[in-house]
Amino acid sequence: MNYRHDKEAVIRKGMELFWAKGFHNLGVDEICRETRMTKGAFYNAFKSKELFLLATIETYGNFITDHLQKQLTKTKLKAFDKLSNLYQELLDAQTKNNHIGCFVNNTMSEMGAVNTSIASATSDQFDKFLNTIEPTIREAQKDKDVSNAINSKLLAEIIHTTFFGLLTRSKSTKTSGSAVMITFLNTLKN
Amino acid sequence: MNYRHDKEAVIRKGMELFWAKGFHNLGVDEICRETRMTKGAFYNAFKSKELFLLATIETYGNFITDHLQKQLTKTKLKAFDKLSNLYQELLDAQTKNNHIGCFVNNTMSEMGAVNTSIASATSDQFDKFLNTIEPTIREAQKDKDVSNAINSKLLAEIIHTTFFGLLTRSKSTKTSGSAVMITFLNTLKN
DNA sequence: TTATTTGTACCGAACGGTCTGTTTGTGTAT
DNA sequence: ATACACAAACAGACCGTTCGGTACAAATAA
Repeated sequence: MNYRHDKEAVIRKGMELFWAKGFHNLGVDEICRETRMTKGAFYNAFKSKELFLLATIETYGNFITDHLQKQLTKTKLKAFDKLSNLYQELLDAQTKNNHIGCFVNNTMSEMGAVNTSIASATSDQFDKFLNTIEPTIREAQKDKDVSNAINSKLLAEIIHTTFFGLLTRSKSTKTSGSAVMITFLNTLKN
Repeated sequence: MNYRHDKEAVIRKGMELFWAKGFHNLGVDEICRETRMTKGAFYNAFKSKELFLLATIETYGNFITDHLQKQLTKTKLKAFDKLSNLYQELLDAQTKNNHIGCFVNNTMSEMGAVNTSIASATSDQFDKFLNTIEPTIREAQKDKDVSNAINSKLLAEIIHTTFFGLLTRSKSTKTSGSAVMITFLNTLKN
């Protein structure tokens, strides 16, 4: 019997699997098992494991960008506090998620240095993250909560990079690292 | 003919290989090929691939700690400038090293969330890094170059975590990220 | 009909690890 | 000195499993 597969749902499931296990530690067989696909259907739809990974990265990027966007607009807090709360929430959530980290960060680490198309896909998504938080940082600068001596994009880069570092570290320490992040953000405060 | 293997040399070579390729992307066959060992000799000496990895992490930790120590004591610069130069040098070196990153950071990312003994080995090494740079940060605080409102160990954690984040990111962007690091360090300056 | 998608058996290569037999250095008895 | 015993180290064929990917027929859609 031929089952009509929901490609988007398969990509979402694949994203979760790659996110949790990494590329080299997840086989196509397991992807097929978890998504109830067969090899034939999988290779017909996605051509290769790597192209499938690229699709999941794209989906993840949109997924997270939406989340960041929503978190940064839903309250009437001051911009600095919005950022503070956002990163605290993201880091604290790790303890409930088996310290799975950020899929883009994970994939950069595993494959960025070795695979050029993965490298450019992940850095594209990272840039999208920066562009999403940058307006709120600019707002915090307008509020005079944060120095405007540095341009907002570079500041976003510094902040989000530190966040990525904490995510990686929290995988091994099993601590959330949110206290470190808050302390760090406060050093940036005027 | 039986060749007498230099265990330390094999571990050093294994460290380089794991460092560049990661755990799941490097096979025991390749390790043996590169170190001119046979399977029998390898498994006699190291018992398993994972125990071998642990040995290479230990070696790497000592290797880097020595390097940090030397870089932070060899000049008569002020403490803050020593740190600044150190991180600049480390990040700029990445472009010549195929953006291989830090082995401890890489391994945390790949295995920290999944393997408890690797997690504790890597976070032990990370702590060693912090303890190595902490005295210089304390010195910078004494020089009044850096705020002493935050304790030096936590400051070391923030700085080195940001450094790790930049290393990961530089794998994909192929940029050194040293400019971002320097800007970041300057935001900490009094 | 014809084109596309699906299920499944299958491929060669690589995986981590084991097994058996051999070589080697060393301690000991002669 | 020499013979022998013995454990540690070594070589490499081999194990079953999993890897990413393909072939091809059956099913479905147009």
